[in-house]
Amino acid sequence: MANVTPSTVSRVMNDSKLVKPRTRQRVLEAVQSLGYVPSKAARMFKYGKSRIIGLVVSAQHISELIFNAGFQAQFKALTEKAHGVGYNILIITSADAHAESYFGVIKSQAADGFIIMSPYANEALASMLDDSGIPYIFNMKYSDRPEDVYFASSDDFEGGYIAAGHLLGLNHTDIRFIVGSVKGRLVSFNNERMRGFMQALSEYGIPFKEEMIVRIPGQPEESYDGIARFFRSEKPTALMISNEITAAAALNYFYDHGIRVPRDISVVGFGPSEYYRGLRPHLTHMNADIAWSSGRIVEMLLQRIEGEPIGIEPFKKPELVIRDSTARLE
Amino acid sequence: MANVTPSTVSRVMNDSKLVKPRTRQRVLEAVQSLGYVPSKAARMFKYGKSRIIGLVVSAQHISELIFNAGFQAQFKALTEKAHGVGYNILIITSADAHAESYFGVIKSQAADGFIIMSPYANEALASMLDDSGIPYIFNMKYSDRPEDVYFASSDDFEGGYIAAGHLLGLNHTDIRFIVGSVKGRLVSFNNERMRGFMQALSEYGIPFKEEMIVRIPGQPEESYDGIARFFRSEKPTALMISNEITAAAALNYFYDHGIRVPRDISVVGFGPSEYYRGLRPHLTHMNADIAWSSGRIVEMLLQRIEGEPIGIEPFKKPELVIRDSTARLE
DNA sequence: CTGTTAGCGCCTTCAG
DNA sequence: CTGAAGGCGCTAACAG
Repeated sequence: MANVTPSTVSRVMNDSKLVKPRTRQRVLEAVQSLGYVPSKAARMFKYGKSRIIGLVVSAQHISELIFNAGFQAQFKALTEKAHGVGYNILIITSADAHAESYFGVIKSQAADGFIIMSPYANEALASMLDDSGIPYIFNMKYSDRPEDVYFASSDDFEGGYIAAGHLLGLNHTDIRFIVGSVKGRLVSFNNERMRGFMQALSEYGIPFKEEMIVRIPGQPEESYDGIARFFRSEKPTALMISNEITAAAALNYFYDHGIRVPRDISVVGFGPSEYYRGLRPHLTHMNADIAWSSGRIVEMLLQRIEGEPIGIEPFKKPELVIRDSTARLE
Repeated sequence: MANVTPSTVSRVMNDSKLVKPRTRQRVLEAVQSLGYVPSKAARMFKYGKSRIIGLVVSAQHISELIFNAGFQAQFKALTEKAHGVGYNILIITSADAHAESYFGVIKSQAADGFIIMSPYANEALASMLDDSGIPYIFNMKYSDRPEDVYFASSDDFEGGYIAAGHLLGLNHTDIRFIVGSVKGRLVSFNNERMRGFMQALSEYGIPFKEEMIVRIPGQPEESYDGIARFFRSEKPTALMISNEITAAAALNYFYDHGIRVPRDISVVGFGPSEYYRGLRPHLTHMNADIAWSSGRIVEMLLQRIEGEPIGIEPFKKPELVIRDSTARLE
């Protein structure tokens, strides 16, 4: 229609200077009137890159991820950051959380890099991806090797340590740490928080006992019942609750049974302040800076994709936000 | 490595019968040991289809969408349904909610069909997509033309009508309908709910007044203040609250100011029951069946992509779930 | 400045 | 049963 060859059209579409203004004009008019848009698929094929970031979640854990209070903030931060630099996000699920399963879906996708939302550390997967030269970033510490720094998260050891220290400083000793678990297995950040918790206990000279760790499912449907079951037989003076949903469920249980917070029990939550602002009473909590970690994740991943050196700064120390749910034990 | 041509490998990868078992074996071994995976990009290019569904949101409205309580359930339902049939979901944002802006990003993507999360009706966009033969489904009624049935949502007119009828039946007449708005414009479902509200009023012989409609932002950061500002000067006996975040903010305001629900004020919410289960007091609400509509959206879209005839059933009537937040006005 | 050519990886003919 | 050839849409390199 513009009486030019595809090459010239290509040049126009790619803003090459090597086109006479008059020709460019003709081409643009034709493009306009035909509604022509270059085929994304052909471009991907030709360039070998898609400007797509794969967000990998295991199907087994997707509920856990999505119904986590931080998910919305995380999703927003990830997409906005990625879209800001011209990348789109593709949601990918693997059947389960094993390295092979992740690796299989990852290899078969046309994405330039992957964000792996894994519930557990997964050194094996990292090795496989390294071997294949596929850029990736995890949402948390995924390995114990010091050279494995391709993740960004809040420092969960510190979180557990600071939260426990806060309660211990208020004279609480009968503290329970409520954690979610998937098939009886602790997700990594709970392991870290637990280590921090134990560290604080030992500094205060309180012996750690197994029963201080209470496993209650973090899903909306099950949390409340789990809390109710626990309180049928136990009466601690303070709780640390690792999961926002469970924290909300606990508050609901207290509301329903006339248990006053913090007068009857002190509670510390973990997670984004934005979430806790919406609960009553307003919970004292360890704020995880989701916007920071999500932004960092995309940033690092893009650096890996572009082959640039990446800045190493995987952890951010969480902040204790004191609100209305913790009180000194007299 | 297997001493065969690419053609044969292709046949093996595609389970063609035209390969001698021994050859197939050799090829599979080579595939295994090389970790060969066919290029997704090349396949997309060749077939002209990507098995990707684009989820289109305007950048302006992404917060609103994500921080809506139904989003998590919706996201889960959409991804699980899509993944279940071998499609992945690509998150796409358009700069704004204008037809041209949506159309631009849609045309430039390598997706087989699009789910359009629009805050407003958008007949113009639908026409453009129809002209280009691009399959799409909206997340809500997007047009007044009876032939435009490419959407699935809860019936918001009924929602407003039933909710208002419930309060009117409890003798409330000083009812306010709190709706979110984006730049002063009502999102479509609020328009529908408002129409239902007015219909119920008129059946009860209560004159509608402009001030019954109260616009308060639905964002977490702004809702609480909006509620506080409203209650400085007003004292209705009942509220309908169109946005879950605002409903939670109102409950928090009541908690903070000693206002008892439902003794001092009755409240009806809108949105998924899963969400309201987590609030105290437990709100009476119109349940929107997110799982149904999300499932339906993907189903219809796939039917359009495959060129099958689509079942027409765009609306689901919402259900009044009576809990602890509404009481008879004596 | 513009046209011609070739090739990205895959799959589907068509030949043998 | 397997190989050879061609083309999907695009762009970079080369020629003019």
